[in-house]
Amino acid sequence: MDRRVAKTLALLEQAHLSLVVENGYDAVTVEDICARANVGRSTFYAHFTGKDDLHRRGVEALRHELKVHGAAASGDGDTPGLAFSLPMFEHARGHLDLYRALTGSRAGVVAMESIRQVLCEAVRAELSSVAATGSATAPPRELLVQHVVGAYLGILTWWLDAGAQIPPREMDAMFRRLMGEGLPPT
Amino acid sequence: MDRRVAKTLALLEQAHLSLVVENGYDAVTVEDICARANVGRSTFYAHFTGKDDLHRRGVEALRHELKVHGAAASGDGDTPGLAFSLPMFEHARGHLDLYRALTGSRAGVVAMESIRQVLCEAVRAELSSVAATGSATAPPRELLVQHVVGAYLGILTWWLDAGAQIPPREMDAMFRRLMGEGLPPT
DNA sequence: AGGATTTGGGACACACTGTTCGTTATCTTA
DNA sequence: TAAGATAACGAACAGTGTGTCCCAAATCCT
Repeated sequence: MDRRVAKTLALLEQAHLSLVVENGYDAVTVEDICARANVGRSTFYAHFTGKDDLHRRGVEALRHELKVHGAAASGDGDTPGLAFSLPMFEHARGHLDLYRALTGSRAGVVAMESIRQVLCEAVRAELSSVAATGSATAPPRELLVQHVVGAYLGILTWWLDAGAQIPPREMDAMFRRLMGEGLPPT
Repeated sequence: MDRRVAKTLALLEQAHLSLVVENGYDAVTVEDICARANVGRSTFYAHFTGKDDLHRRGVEALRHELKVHGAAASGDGDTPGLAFSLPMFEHARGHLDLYRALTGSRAGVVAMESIRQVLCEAVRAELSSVAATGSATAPPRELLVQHVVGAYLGILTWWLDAGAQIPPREMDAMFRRLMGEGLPPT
């Protein structure tokens, strides 16, 4: 790839990210991004169709990273369908700044939905290979997927917002127990 | 309240809602809303500071409705902390059009986060009155709250996106079982 | 070194925002 | 029902951001 292009793209993505973190997605304009990146506005439009396009590509990169990161660790663990848990906790803690910046903002929602999709795919794949049989009263498998991922993202978001104080292993253990045994008895 | 004001507000909120459903939140402009509502743009700004303000008030109304709706039904049910489940399923099905329009769009995210907050408050209140004791390895109560609400919103969203075909009572039963006993054994 | 590509920056038309102001229509209340 | 208060209207305005175009200058690849 042309060095100029690579440099321009890197500068733009970097400027975009920092501005979103500072001011929130909606408040950031193309002009702002170009100003911070020291890139001409016409150059911006030579690479992206608009602000959304730039953001979408960032999310795609995150999505890809999650996928390769999760694929390597799938298969371990005892409870079926929950192999993603520990690696994800650790990955999130590793990128704590990024995750916390995304949590809450509108831009973050897009990213979180992307993460949700990746996790759903992972759980779906694990679950389909294990629980093929379903009795009459058993919930649809897709409901299980949404249940697991919903609960997981709930505690993950809370954990990150609180600063990820609890160690990932403990979070993983609690999540697995809740999923395997249900809510603790009163 | 002055009849003229009441009429104007009703028209604007109605126009806003229908336009958001049709085109998505971001694509709707103040001009669009005024055009459909047959209201002068200056009149709009006499009542709202902008598009976000109008939307925020709509969400507040929803939030209030959920609160009074849920408070009436809290207390029944066997599993602690899950009293909100059945009423919420039924309420959502009653407003299926609205919920489905919100699901996925950026505007919907704001509304869903509001719903999440209301549910969290409900679960928190129920749970605090029941499980006061915590052993050393027990998860923090707030983690339980996020776990429950996350899982619930996961299956609720899925259910609504699929057209709410399954009866609310069945959804409620499956959710309660998953929460009480954990994932079904393989 | 030279041809190809990218960048920068100005200019342009366009759309939406948020405000102001004078006129007209409508409501409340006495 | 009459009068004063209040709200709606519509037009105009400045400001901001968007997306596109062009051409000259800088930079790259071979």
